[in-house]
Amino acid sequence: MNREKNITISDVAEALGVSKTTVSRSISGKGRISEETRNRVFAYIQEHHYKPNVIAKGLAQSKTFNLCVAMPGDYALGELPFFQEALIGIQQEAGAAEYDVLLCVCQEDDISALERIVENQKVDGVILLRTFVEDAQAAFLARQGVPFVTAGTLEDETVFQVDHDHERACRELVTYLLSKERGGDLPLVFLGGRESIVVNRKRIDGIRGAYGALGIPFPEERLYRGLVSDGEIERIVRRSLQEGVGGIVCLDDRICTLVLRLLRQLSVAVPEQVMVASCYDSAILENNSPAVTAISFPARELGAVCCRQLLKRIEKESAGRRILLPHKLLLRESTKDGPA
Amino acid sequence: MNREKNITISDVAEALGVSKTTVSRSISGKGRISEETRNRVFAYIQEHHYKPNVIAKGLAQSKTFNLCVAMPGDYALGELPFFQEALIGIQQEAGAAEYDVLLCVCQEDDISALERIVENQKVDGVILLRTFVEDAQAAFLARQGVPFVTAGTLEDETVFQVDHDHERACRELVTYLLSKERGGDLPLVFLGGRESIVVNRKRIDGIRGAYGALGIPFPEERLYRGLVSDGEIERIVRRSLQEGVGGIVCLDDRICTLVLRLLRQLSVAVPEQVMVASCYDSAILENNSPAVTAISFPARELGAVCCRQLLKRIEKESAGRRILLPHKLLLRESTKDGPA
DNA sequence: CTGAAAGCGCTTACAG
DNA sequence: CTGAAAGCGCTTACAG
Repeated sequence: MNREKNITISDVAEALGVSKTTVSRSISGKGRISEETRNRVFAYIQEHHYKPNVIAKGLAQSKTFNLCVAMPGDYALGELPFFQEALIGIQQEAGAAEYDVLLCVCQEDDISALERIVENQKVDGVILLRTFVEDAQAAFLARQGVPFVTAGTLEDETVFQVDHDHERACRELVTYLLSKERGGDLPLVFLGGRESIVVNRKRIDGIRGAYGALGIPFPEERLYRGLVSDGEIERIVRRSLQEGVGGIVCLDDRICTLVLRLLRQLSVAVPEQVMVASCYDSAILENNSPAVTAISFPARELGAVCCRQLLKRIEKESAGRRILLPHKLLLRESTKDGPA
Repeated sequence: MNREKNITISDVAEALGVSKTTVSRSISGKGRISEETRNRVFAYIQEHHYKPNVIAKGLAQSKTFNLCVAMPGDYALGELPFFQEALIGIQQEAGAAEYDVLLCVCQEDDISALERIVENQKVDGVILLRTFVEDAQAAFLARQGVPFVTAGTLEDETVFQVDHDHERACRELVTYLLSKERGGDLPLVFLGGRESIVVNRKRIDGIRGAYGALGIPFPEERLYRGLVSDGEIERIVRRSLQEGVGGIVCLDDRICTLVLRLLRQLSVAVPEQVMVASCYDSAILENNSPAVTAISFPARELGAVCCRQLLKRIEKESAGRRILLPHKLLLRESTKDGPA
């Protein structure tokens, strides 16, 4: 029941009548050793379940075999499955490489948890799961010289980043909506969250791009950004409905959830009276009735790619500076053509 | 830009003309040292930003200052916010004690990630975020003699556990529903998920208890368990509606989400035609229209308490074997009295 | 109160 | 091909 003292490399060496050096080299595969010796070592450690102590190994090599992943800790729910999924993707990829994942919860204005972990020298690299326009996390890591990659864009060519092309995805979505009868005749309204989050800006860029490409002037007055309070969103939706909008485009799923609830309460039919679309596809939207048109950004894959990139950087292999992953536009009922 | 070699305890000792022993003791506070020496050390390490290498410290003390938290990795969405929240609670509590959190994704039938981490000796203890009737994780950890605590119940008095009283909570919920006009006259139907998950069993125990206390025979034929496929759930809901049930009690939020969608598609009014309640309160339910009656189990707090318990165990302090946290019954529109 | 030395469990030049 | 020894950056009996 008590944790039995683990068998060490010295035990193995002694039992086999060889030096620790030999055992170490047999296991790591570095340096020349005779087939025979190696086999003896392998046989012994198999049988006695010897497992090298990774921490000690790390200390000797000045490595930790740990990655840190920094994720936001706010109570926003809609977007959360994204981080959870990304986390799982990272963990699986890291585990396969015998690395482990240290969790770290960071706010835009409080990166103390990240600082602690890095200053304690507990990780070989960091993955940032959310990027900010002024990113204190990235600035800190650059200052410390810690390898890191971002799941998301950062306006800094020196940073290794992996992202979906949110700009393009939103352009596609809006272009599609504008092509619809109501999207063309009746105006669209856009509801976006915190502007300090890079992805929110990218989405807006994409929206603008759609109008630009079609040569339609962009209705600045119908772009709302920095929305945080439920009340604010409610007010805007009500007003927009009165003014007769053709569609509501939500830049994130928390906003979309609120909008859907509101429309239900107001007995506004989707898509008959107004279309609804969102820029991220959490299961909530798919399970909604009607299903909501959205853009799908596979989060596990994003996490896995980030992890691979970071590992390459740590191992000093070459890695791409910026990788864009494919997305998918999911056209569903909420933007079906109305009764015309 | 390059990660500067960190300053070590030897550097400090040398600079101050004292021994490493003295520096070490000044910092740890163990052993006697003169005020003056200590102050000199403190001043120096402040100024030069010396941070002890936690890994080396750990090696010397046979500790890692890491906790592992094992969470499920299946694609079930409804319950996910729970794990995410618990994780955040754990991380914050651990960080405050200078511990870090290693993530580990485990399935009921695949605990290889946990095995790797434990065998690599990378953690001082483990928190299990989901418990199974036959729990391979707990069995493994007990065998290895690794301290662990479960967020959830386990039928094993030797295990340290923290949980909400799901049984009692469900009893209260069902008692309430049975007290309603429709709950009393019209039958209730119960939809539950995988039976290998302990909490699902506890919930069923609670439901039975409610009937028992009221002296009403429990309608076994309306208790469905082990539901996994959407189609299955849909079939049961349709049939139940035809048979005329008064309320649908969902044992978890994934099921509840499906049920709500289905009812919407079938244009069945909640609560006018049928009541709906769920045994866990994710934001989805609160944002639903109508808001859904549910039981609230604060997950961050659960995580935090688990973490504190585990730290106590690791530090060999005494800790409670089993801690029950309070829940809250949230009565909302979805179970309001009908027009009667 | 302070220090020299051994030790935590590995790795890795350097010799042989 | 193999080993003795030093080292990774700490801690902690044991002496003084």
